[in-house]
Amino acid sequence: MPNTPLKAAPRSSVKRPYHHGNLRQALIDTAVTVADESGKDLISVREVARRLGVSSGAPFRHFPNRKSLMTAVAEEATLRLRLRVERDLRDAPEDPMARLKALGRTFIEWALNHPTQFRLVSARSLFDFNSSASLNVHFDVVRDTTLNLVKQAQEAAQLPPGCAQHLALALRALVYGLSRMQVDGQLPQWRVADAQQRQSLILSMDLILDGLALGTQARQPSPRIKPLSPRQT
Amino acid sequence: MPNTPLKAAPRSSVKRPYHHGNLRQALIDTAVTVADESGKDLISVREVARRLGVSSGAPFRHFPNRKSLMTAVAEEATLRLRLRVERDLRDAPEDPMARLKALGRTFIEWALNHPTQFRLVSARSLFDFNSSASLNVHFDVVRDTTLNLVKQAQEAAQLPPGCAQHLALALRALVYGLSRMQVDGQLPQWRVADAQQRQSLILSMDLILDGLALGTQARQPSPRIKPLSPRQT
DNA sequence: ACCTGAACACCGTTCAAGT
DNA sequence: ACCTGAACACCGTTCAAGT
Repeated sequence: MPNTPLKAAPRSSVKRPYHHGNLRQALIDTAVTVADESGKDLISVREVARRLGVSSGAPFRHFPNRKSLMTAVAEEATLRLRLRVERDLRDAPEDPMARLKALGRTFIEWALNHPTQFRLVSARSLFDFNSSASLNVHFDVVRDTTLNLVKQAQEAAQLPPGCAQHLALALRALVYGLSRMQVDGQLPQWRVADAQQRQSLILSMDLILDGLALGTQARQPSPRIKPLSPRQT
Repeated sequence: MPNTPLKAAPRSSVKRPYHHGNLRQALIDTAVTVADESGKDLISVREVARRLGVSSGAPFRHFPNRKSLMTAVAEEATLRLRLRVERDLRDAPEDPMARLKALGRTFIEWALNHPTQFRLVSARSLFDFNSSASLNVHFDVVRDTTLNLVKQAQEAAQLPPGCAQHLALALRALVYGLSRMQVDGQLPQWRVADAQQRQSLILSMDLILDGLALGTQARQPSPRIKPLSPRQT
């Protein structure tokens, strides 16, 4: 089918001033909105401009190129994920394993609720990871949280011993892989009914974590467990 | 920076006939080649046509649209992965757990060696999964192989009990996630040195599988293990 | 029966010109 | 200081015309 021409921006009844005022932030916000409402693969700069009623060249006064705008969007997305993780972990039990599960659940839920943001932050070719300090901070917070929980779980004999870095990477890969498989539309081929995709993903994750916990508990009944700090805030 | 114009096809010295002869297959082969040599996100129909020295419209005599050509490429890619899996499993030991590890390794290696093919077959939006019977067969063979190995490992008390489907999904998500994280360029943020990315991924996978094995062995020392067939050829 | 090449609507990006 | 709008090189797709 031929491309259907997109209608020009509504340009509402109120006459838009020549200068937008806060176009930079508006571009980021609109890009996030566009990402969230349509499950499309990627965000087009022209569409964002069109929605804001500005010309196709306007965004390039504020961002040198598409990648740069995407970096700002990725910054926003990474912040939002971080905030969700922090919030959900506040309400989670103190047991490291339970917290790891909660973290995984939060990640999966966020990915499924914001597939285009999720895809963007996952693809390093779409934005410039290193150019944003805050983006790095948000990412590091989530990664370090994972890593610390893994270490705590290992100390509490709830996860097998071994390099915590690699174990954390594996667990992240597990929840990332599960999320991505559903976002990419692979789950039907794994006989997962559309209705309970979310539950199936979480069930699969729990299966692994519970399986890992089994082994350590069996080998280490309780003696050489390090003294747990009663409650670390 | 402005787009640098691509030079027209070389059109070699030998005069190309008006009719190509076997353009359909040539398009698929060239698309695979393009995918393999450049690590780009997606394959452009125009570039494939350009390489073959045919006009931009020519491909659409053989494929109704881009998606349809991509389906043929995905078919080829899925076949190749299947063949690798089958070959590598022939040389693998008969122990289910060892075979599962070998399968994971094959998957990861293939993904890293053919990132664009890997990305293509992973994204259901880029091709039409259901329109190709052979594609479905190839995919099912790999999935069923995984599933059967999981069941065998569970029977041999090398994997924890629980729904084999979900466990197989989780293990696939693990190797898919690991592969995808490196293909998407995420590994640097997980402090994995460029040099040993492959080994780190495999190490991470093994950490999980070994961890899962620990739990079951502890609970089921050895008695009810089924008699192993001495050597199945 | 198959291929060309111009056309169209997209896209990112640039830049002289406008406010 | 910020935005427009035409321009350019891409892209997928169509289609009359050529062989």
